[in-house]
Amino acid sequence: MNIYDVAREAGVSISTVSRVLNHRETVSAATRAKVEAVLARHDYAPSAIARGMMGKPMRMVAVLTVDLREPHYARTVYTIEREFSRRGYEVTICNTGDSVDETAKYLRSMRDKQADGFVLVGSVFDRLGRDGAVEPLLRRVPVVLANGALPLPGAYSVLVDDRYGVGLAVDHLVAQGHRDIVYLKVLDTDSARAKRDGFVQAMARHGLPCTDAHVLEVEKSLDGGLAAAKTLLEGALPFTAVVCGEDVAAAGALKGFLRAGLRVPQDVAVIGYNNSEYARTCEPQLTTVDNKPETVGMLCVQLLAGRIEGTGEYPSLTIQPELVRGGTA
Amino acid sequence: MNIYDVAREAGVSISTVSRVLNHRETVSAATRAKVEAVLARHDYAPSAIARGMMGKPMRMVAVLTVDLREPHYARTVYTIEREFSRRGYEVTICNTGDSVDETAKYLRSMRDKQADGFVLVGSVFDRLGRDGAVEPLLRRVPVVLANGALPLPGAYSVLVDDRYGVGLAVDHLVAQGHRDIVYLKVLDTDSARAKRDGFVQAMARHGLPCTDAHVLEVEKSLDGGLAAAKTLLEGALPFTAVVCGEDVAAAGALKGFLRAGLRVPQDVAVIGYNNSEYARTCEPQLTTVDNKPETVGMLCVQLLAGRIEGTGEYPSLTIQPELVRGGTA
DNA sequence: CTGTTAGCGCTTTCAT
DNA sequence: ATGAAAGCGCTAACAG
Repeated sequence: MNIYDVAREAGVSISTVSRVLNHRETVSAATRAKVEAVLARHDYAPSAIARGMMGKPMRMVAVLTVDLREPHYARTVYTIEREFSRRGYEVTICNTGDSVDETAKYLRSMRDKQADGFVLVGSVFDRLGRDGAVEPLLRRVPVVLANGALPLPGAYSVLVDDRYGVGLAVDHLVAQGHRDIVYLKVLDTDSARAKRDGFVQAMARHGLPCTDAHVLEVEKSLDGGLAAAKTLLEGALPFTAVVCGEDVAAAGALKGFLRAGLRVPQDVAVIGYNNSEYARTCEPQLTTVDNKPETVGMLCVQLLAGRIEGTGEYPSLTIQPELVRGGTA
Repeated sequence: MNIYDVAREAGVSISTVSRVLNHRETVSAATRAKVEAVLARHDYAPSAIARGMMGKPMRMVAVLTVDLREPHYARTVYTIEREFSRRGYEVTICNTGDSVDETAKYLRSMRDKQADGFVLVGSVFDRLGRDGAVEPLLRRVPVVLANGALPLPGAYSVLVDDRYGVGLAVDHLVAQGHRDIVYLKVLDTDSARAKRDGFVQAMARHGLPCTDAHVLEVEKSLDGGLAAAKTLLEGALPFTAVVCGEDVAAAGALKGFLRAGLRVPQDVAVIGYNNSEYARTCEPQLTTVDNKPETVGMLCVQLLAGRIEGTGEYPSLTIQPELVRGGTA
């Protein structure tokens, strides 16, 4: 069933049907009623593809992420989808995997399908800016990055001040009398480095010892944290508290300390990052930093919708995380 | 830059360009080289939209899910995306939310965009069959459901034998000498009911007491499990073990027992379901049932790709879950 | 082997 | 207020 069929059945021309479809006011009430009756009878929906061929905006955005299984990304993406959907956009979510090529593939295909904008979720996308093949794809379409930045004219960002976030964790520990604090660094994205810097700076601010040995690189997993706990317990470095860049690894470290018979937080305090369900699953519940993926998602939508619709011209934004007290620090 | 521009620049007709683009063999090597040079020079990519207008298969599938934040769905969807992507398909993921209308909206839009097939992840989609508006959308496109079923001719399923899975949990507990076992039922999907039935049947098989009081309905959250533990501890029903339909709630129950000073598994055993990261986060690690979302995802892809490409004609499949021993039972 | 031409289903001037 | 006709960028007969 296409626009010609509708026109024939309603006894009008296709232009008239098109006018009705697009809510143009230049159609007589009688004609409009006739056409709408046919439309309804057949539950007709115009072909999005044919519309796309006319270069019309599709009221569609694409959200790209590296790994949907990561709960923090999932929460961000979910919020973005719900909010754009509420605003009448269609949202397609792409899982790009870790490769720039695949990301480019998805970006290109979405651009070809006339996506009105992109949201890139995760600081892993930062490196896209360095890739010559990707840049032209992003030039003509508005782009917003959640927790990342891209040195391109049309690319805006919603950032979380992770440096500040880890600072909060250190401040809290210091307020409780801790002096020997260790940081577990997870991954090596911009965000991970910002967190590490936040740790180093906070320690300096408090005049506390912070050598290279105070920062451990750990894998992003329970086992990564578990291994870190083991390393620390066997090592010579004195410590009474651990801050970790990701809840999962913090949960692993907590596990390691508990298994070694330490009491948490009395013998050692632990603070995670993300305020995830992992943090709440731990017993005692993990003290953690809330970096508010839902807020980030909402702001991404506001920014991107504003640019697409040509309304509000927001700049990039940075939000402040908050400490959430559990029972581990 | 379109096919006409390329044709002009290469000094050939658009058909020739189209032939090169589609790897037809009926082009002389010289012409082909000329055209490919132009293609490469401009990094030309044909418009997917225009191709779509010709009704060509787009080598695109859509994966729908109700809530991406649910880790079990996320794992399934992730696997499906990676595998289809590896096979050269483009995958668009849709988060439909809980409403049939929105699901219909996404299905329609994907059908309009010539999606070659659908994967519906989650037993929540079962009710789509009952909706007259959705059925026609699913009729002409191959559909595979992960962990769900639809009474439609073209709709195939990959199911997990959840009844059997919960049976495994009960068998394990009975082997350890437990007789008073309680089941925590989460949600009310087909899958949730199958699990509950599996519990009731296993209890009957072992000749153990199983009244209505032995099945508690709990919310799908840590707090749901926590509340259930409280109810059980305050109630009169004797119990030495708890089986729960979802790891999250099982983790909550475990938390509740530990906080009440019970030793797990000595005083009370706990078994969850999903073999999720939640289960591993618990200390002791939760004994749980692995329902293998990655396997389910892979099989979905095999089924759907088989139907789309007209190769293998697989029937619906059911896989068997496995018990994964942690430290709680 | 290559070019010409007729659509695909829609929107959009331009007439009437 | 309505209709006729020209595309949008591509593929697929059909000719040569």
